[in-house]
Order: sequence, then structure tokens, then C-alpha cells
Amino acid sequence: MFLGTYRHAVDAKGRLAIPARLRERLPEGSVISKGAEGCLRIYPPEEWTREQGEQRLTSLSPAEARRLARMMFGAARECEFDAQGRIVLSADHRSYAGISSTAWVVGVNNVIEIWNDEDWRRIGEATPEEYTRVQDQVAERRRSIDR
Amino acid sequence: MFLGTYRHAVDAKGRLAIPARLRERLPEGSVISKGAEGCLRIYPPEEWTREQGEQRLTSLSPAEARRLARMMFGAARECEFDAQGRIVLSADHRSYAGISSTAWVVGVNNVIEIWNDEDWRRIGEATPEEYTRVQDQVAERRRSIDR
DNA sequence: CACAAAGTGGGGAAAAGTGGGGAAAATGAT
DNA sequence: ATCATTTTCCCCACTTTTCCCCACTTTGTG
Repeated sequence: MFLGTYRHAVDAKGRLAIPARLRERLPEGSVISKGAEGCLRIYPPEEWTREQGEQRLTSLSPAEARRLARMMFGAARECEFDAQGRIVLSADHRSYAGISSTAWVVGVNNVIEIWNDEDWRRIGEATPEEYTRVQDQVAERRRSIDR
Repeated sequence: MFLGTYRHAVDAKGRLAIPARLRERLPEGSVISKGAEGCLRIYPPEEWTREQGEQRLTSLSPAEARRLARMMFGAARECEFDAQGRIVLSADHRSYAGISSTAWVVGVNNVIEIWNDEDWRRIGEATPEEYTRVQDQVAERRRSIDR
């Protein structure tokens, strides 16, 4: 399980240090690809293959399946760390996520997400009121199931 | 698994450098042929034979099967690298894929695809909105399995 | 406060990508 | 069959990118 939010620098060479807490849980062969709402996502190997498997289950025409495969695999790279625990974000990934000199690295359950400042503030941050509302919803939901 | 999207030059002699990351996973005896939506496709040997095997299983009339075999095998060439890691795209392949001075080389799971600029932008590129939609579908799928 | 671990930045060697010259081979015409 | 022309392919040179290594700063911890 990946937890926590970290703000790190992206240097002129596109290098980004993955926080040690998250990195130590990332096995060899993890994959970084493009994610929803304009973030980047790092998948551990099992998560990556699981994702691909589930996509195959969504009944698609051959043409749709080809497009999907091109999107997912074409956008992905193997996640390679240097001796300092950094990965290099490709120019394509940086422009997709709108990342220049800083990035937010966020542990989200089974995956790690990477955001630019602005999008993370907009999408990721939440006020006490929003937490209250969300947790109320969950509680309501549970109540109606338990009954 | 082949991953990633790369834009490379095609020189006056029709030579195209295959990205080192992809090339190192391509065994001797790989095959390049024509693919769907106007791309070229490089198959590792096992993928090539698997493809041909599966096509034999799809119940075709003998005439259709012969036509298919002529198309697939006739369009194919063995994939030969020079000392710099380049292959030569035949004139036929270049005109099929509409490739002149640049090409996109894309890792798509078990095969490598080669595209011209325009077609790749049209077929292969995807916006954050599309990635969001795809991942929504997978999440929906997962929800219905878990239930 | 001292020490260790984590994060940041940059220089330089090595690898990858690009372009062209010229020998060898193939093709075609006389 | 011979010669001319084109094509193929091997080799070399150059440029750009990648990545490996070192050093410094910051943060966290005993």
C-alpha cells in the first residue's frame, strides 16, 4: 500500500526523486504510464498486468482493442532508478502531465501518482468540509447495505 | 513486453533506427509486415507464428485462407539490423505506411508498430480525457466484479 | 549536537541516433 | 558475355542524449 503526499524537484534533466518510503515498496519491473485527469501513474508489475487483464475483459471490437493497446503500452515506460533513487520523466510524460520544475508524488493505494502543482491543488487537495461530506456518503452507503 | 513511443528519422536510404530499448528485446528472425490502420508491424518469431496459427483457426474458406496467406507472407520481410541498429524499410513498406523522413516507433505489448506522423497523431495519440475515460471503464468493470 | 539518510545538482564518459562515402552485388541493356 | 547503372550494405564520422558518478545541501533521528 502506497501512502502519503510529497513535493519534489524535477531538475533540468527531467529527473524526479521518488520518496524513499514509496520507493522501497516498488519492485523491479514497475511501469510508469499516463493516467486519468492528466496525472502520471507508476504501477507495480502485478498491478500493471492486472490492469491489462481487466481491460481485455471489457468487451471491445478488435479495432477498439488495438487503439487501447496503443494508448496504454505506447504511453508506458519501464521505471528505472538511478543510484540516487530517481527516475527520468520522458519529455512526452512531462508535457502530458504539465510538469516543469516541481511535482507532487502521491501514494494512492496500489499505485503512485505524479502531478503538477496546479492540477494537484485542484484535484487532490480537499477541505475539512469535503472530507466530512465524503465520509458521510460512505457511512450512509454502508448503513443502507447493512440493513 | 514492448513499451514506449519514439520519434526517429528515416534517412534518404530508407533506414530507420529502432530504439535500443525495443531492439534489445527483438530476437533474431523477427519479421516486419503490414498492419492494421496503415502501420507497419515488427513481430518477434513466436508472435509471428502465433498470429499465423490463430488465423488458421478462424474458420475461413480455402480461398480466403489462401488470400490471407498471400497478403501476410507476401508483405513480410525478415527484419535485418545494421551495425547501428537500423533496419531498411522497403519502398513498398514506406509507401504503404506513408512514411517519408520521420516515423514513430511504438512498443505495443507483443509487437512494435511503425507509423507516419499524421496517422500516429490521429490513431495513436490520446488526450487526458481519453485516458480518464478508459480508466473509468476499468474501474467500473472492477466494481462489477467485486460485487 | 552529531550523525545518518534523503534529496538535489552538475560534469563527463558512454551509448544511441544520424548522415554520408564507397565497395560489393544485383540488375539491365548492348 | 561485357559493360554501365542502380541498389544494397558495410564502414566511418559526427552529434545528441543518456546515465553513471561525485559532491553538496537538507532533513530527520538518536
